[in-house]
Amino acid sequence: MIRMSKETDYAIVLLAYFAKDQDGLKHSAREAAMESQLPLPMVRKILKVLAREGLLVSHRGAKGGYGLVRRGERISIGEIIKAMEGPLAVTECIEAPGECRHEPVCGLRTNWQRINEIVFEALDSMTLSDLTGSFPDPIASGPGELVSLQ
Amino acid sequence: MIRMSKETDYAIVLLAYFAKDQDGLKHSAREAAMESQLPLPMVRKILKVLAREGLLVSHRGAKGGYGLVRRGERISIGEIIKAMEGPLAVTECIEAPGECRHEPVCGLRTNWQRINEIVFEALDSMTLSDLTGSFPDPIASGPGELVSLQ
DNA sequence: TGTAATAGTACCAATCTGGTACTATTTATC
DNA sequence: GATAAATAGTACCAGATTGGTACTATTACA
Repeated sequence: MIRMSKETDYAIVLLAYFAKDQDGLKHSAREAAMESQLPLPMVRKILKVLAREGLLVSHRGAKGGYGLVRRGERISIGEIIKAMEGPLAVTECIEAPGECRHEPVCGLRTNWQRINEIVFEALDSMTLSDLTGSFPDPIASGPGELVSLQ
Repeated sequence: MIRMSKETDYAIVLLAYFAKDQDGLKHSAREAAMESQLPLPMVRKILKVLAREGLLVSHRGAKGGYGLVRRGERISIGEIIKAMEGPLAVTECIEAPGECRHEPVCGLRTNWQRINEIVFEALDSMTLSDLTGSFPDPIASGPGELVSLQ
C-alpha cells in the first residue's frame, strides 16, 4: 500500500507528543506511552532508535527521559521517516544502484529517482508542528510552495 | 521503507514496455515477460490485475494478448499504484477512518490526510511516458506544475 | 477440433513486522 | 554506598505479508 510501517507511524505520533509542549521538557518512555496510549515496550524501542538517530536527546538514570533535540517546526516528517526506516527509496534501484539485475534492461532508474525526490521533497516540506497544529491549506497556499519548501 | 511492492514495481516496468510502442499493439504475457526479463508466472498474474482494473484491454484465445487502454502520456503512476495496491494510504487512519483505536487521542488524522494528498498528487503528476522518455527537469519546469498536473 | 492465449484461484516458502523479554548500564536521591 | 528509576542493547517469537508457482476453466482463432 505504499504504507509506512506502524513503527514509523508511532514514532511520528510520539514525536508529535514531545513537540506539543513548547518548553522541550524531558519525558520518560513510560509517560509517553501512557499519554499516547501506545504499548510501552514498543515505545521504548522506538524512542531508543530516535535517540540513536539524533532526533531525541536522552538522559539516563533516575529522573531521566527523552526530549526533542530541536523545536518541532524544525523537524521534518521526511527526517523522521529516514531515522526510522533508513534511506528513503521507493524502489530497490534507488537504494542500491547496480544491484538490481534488471537495471541494464529496465532503463527507468533515473526517472524513478526523480519520482523519489518529488515524493520525499513533499515529506520534507512537512514539519512536526505542521502535524500538531493545523497547517496551511495546500490549495490556498499553492502546491508549488509546499513542494519547494526545504 | 515506504517502498512499493515488487509487484507494483514490475507492473510499472511492464506498462512502460507496452507504452514504448506508440501504435498500441497487443502483446502476450509471454512476450512481455521475455522482453522485460521478468518471470512469466509473475507477469501473467500482474497483467491479469491490470486488465481487471481497466488499465489494459485483454483479448483471449489464440493470438490474444494485452494492450494499453489509452496512450502512455494519459496514464499516471499514481493510477497504476492504485490499480495494484488498492486505495492509496500512507497510514491506516487514511484508508479506514474510525477504525484506528488511537484516533480519538491521536488528533493527527486530518493532517495525515494532507500529507497523503501531497504525496499522491506528486505520483499522479507523473505519467508512463514521463518514465520511458526523459521527462522535464522538475527544477527547470517548476515544481508547481508537476504537482498540479492531473 | 486443436492450440494458444487469458481468467480465476489456491497454494507455499521466505521474509518482514509488530510486539515482548531480558540483561547491562547509568544516574539521582536518600 | 545502596536503591530505585531510567535508558541501551539484544535476542526472540508468532503472525502477516510478499514474491512466486501451479492448476483448472474459459475463450477464440485457424
